[in-house]
Amino acid sequence: MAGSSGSSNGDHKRPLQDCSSYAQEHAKKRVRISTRAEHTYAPYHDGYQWRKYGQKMIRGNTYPRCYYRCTFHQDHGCPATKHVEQTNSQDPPLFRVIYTNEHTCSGNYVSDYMASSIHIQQIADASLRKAEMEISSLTHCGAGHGLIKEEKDAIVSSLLTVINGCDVATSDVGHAAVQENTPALMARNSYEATPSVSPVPLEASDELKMDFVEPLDLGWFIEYTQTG
DNA sequence: AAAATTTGACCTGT
DNA sequence: ACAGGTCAAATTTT
Repeated sequence: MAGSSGSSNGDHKRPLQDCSSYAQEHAKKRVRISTRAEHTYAPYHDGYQWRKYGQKMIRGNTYPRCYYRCTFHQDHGCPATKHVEQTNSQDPPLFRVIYTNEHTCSGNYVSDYMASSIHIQQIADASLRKAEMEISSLTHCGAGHGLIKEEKDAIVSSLLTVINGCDVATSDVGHAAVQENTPALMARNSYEATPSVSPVPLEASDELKMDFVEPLDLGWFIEYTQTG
């Protein structure tokens, strides 16, 4: 909808431009400093602000690859870019993120704490649903696998504690990030749009929360693929 | 209205 | 010719 300012569809062809200048620009941009790959459940919340500039289906991949560059690419000429592709349809889905070039901008970084908190919530969210399913199945198949009622209650209670503690991070940061359109996440994006919980800092003294925080750093398996 | 995303066209390397 | 990466007009969201 929107605009409707005349121009019908079909004519958004880019005018042919001087090939040589185009090539020069690309040549400049290809001065690649470094790349690294990272596998994460939270590809869109890594502490930086990104602007999406393209999406492409990659041969052999089930999911599209999305291309992002630093929000301050224009303002400060920050060369950092990344592309993100979903690698599976698990819950939560795992993503592969390729970072290219380092940030030269300042003021872009949101903080690891905020970014990882969102990350944590995604996983806690999925964990709770898994636990609920498991408990449900145990309940229904009578004999169960040896979990007594107190244990089940403890699991649910712990997960709820974790999630409540992590709700904090969704208050604002998520909106600065790009919208996700990968099918597996679309169904679960609603939590980002509902900053319902008041900001309360995570308490380092809470052992339950810290147990979760520890192994959930943003870089799960960082593979440095290339340098220079 | 401004900012961000979508998406087909375009460019380059292989 | 094909695949991957980028551009930019159109469209959507804030």
